[in-house]
Amino acid sequence: MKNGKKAPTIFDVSELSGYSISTISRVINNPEKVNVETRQKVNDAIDQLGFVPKAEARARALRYMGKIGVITPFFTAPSFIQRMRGIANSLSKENFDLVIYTVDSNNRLQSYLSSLPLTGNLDGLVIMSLPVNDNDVKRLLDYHLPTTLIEFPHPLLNSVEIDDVEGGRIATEYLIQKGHRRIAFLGDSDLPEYSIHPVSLRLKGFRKALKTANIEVPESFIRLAPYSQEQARQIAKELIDLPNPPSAIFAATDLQALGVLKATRQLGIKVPEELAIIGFDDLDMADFEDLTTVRQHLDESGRLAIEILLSHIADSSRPVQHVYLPLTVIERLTV
Amino acid sequence: MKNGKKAPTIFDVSELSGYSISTISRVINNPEKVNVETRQKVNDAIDQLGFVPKAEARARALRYMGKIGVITPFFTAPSFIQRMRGIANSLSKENFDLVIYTVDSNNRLQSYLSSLPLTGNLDGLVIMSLPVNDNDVKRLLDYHLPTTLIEFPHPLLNSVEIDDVEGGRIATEYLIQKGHRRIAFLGDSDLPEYSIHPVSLRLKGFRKALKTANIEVPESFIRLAPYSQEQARQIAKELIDLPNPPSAIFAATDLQALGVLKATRQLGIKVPEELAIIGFDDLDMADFEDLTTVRQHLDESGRLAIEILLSHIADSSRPVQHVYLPLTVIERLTV
DNA sequence: TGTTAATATGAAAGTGCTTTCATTAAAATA
DNA sequence: TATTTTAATGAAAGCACTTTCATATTAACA
Repeated sequence: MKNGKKAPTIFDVSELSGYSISTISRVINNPEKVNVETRQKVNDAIDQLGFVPKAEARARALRYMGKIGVITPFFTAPSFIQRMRGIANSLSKENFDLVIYTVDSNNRLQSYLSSLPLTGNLDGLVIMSLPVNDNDVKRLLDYHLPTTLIEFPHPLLNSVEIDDVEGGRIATEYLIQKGHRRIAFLGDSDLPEYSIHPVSLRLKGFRKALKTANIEVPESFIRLAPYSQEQARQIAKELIDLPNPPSAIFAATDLQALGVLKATRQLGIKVPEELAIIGFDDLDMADFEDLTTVRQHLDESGRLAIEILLSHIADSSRPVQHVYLPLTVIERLTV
Repeated sequence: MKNGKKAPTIFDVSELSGYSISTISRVINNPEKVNVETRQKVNDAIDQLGFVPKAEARARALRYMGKIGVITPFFTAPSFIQRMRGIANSLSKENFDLVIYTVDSNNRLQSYLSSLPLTGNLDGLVIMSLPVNDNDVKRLLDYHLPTTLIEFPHPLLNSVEIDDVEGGRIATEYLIQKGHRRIAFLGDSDLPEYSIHPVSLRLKGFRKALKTANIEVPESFIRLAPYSQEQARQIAKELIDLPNPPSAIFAATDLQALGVLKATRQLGIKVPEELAIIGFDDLDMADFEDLTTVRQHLDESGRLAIEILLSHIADSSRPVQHVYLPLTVIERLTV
């Protein structure tokens, strides 16, 4: 492609085009600020020389790369996507590019975590719904890569989280208050390799609320299944077929609640008269299907994570922040 | 960018250790050229500050990771997200990072298109659901940035597309074949600034199918509304309230079909007995709600786009490819 | 002891780019 | 026509380091 000569610099372009380097820089970064003809001539010179600005020099002058990385579990669950939307949203307003690293195994997470801080082409990092260990955290800290965690917190890093126990309690109390006594729990069983599973916390809240209200739960009412609508639908059928079935189901994720809802449609069961359903998350779909649920404001979690991250990039002396997002029951038509 | 306590620089180390930056630099790059004691003191200071020579770190960017950029309309429609999922999926298997550029206005698209080939440091680009003009294309070509388009094609660039007219026809014919004669059309009105709107093509297919079957459509049956579930719900109500309402609605996007479905639930109308509904896209949600629809395999479009892109990155002499994705009616419960 | 050769260090000049600020020319207003 | 705005440009000051060159010690030699 190139001949043996050195890579052309902005000065070469300046010389060839007859304009100052300032103008060349402008043509590249703020083309609208330079006269059309000038722009054309400069672009010609750029083309002629095959000039490509060096990323390193650029970063040095700018003092930032303009890139935020997001490590996310493989892009499959709707909740990740809604969080991502919040992230993409705020980022595009701030003129930062978004680099996405999808993780399908702990191995890959480790590999990202060990190389990302070193490569230095990120200004900040968001780690979404993925537990990090002390070593990872130390490395992030050592290399001064500002980081915000979503969902799985760590004392030394910023985080945006919710109180899952409280969430489980709220949902359950809502059902109790609506008069239900036979309440089943359906959660997902996709356990993280370390760290505590949010769903087990929601279950804890569930148990707590029932205990407070002096209600017994048969163990057959507590069910866990892989995170999918289809599996949830199966379990819901089993629950409904029980000799003495529940009058309400608290599904610890909306996706599963939607599975339950589908089961009721197929079985011709009236919701909420014959079976009440409350979910958790408040996905877009929850609104589509009028699902009563606990809102954890997923979009907002992404938005906040970026806000915190950017503030720490701007001023790294800021103390670590742990933000708790509020949880509210959104009353729709399934309870 | 505010200036708070930034990551330490060579100057901080210099100050803390009491040696000049030249010496610090030497300790890092040619340690044997500096006195052992000095070296020790400098290293202590480096440790104390957690100083990481940036350029050094960057140079040490172990594995070379390629970068693929994706320009996408603002992250909001579920269909974009499903496409993105296909992209992220295939990319995570390869040694490429995924950089996302969200576009909210034509201006921003233009600005990306003009700066990305130069400063983006990308190995390839996917432009999703966004029309590009000849100038943009020329630029991409000039700078030899391999590109694949999704949804809005251009003769000179690779593309993954569908035949929207055909899709409209298929959906409509399916309804006709099911015995419907009074069929309404509901499409979205978010027109692209240039290039043809896919929905108007689907409408064309709709009209064609009806003509072939010798069926008249009252103009009141053809409705356009902004792309949202809520708006679609409104329109559906109006359609249903018509003195002589349709027996079937073809919604040109699933999201809108879901809005129609919601309207029927609220109005207590039986689907498909009293009103049949067919959508277009086959979003995840379509399956959740048992919506009959035309599948355009969104995930696959993303996957394919990457496949084509990577093959062109590997071998730039390959001829431009235009891939058409097949369309099929997925029969579920709403027709 | 005087002179030369090492050795250790710092000042300052690059490096390739962005950005602020000042300057000039052209356009818009009074 | 005089005066204020606005647009288009260049000079020069950073940015975070590396490198060259000059200087000051100290060690080694005659």
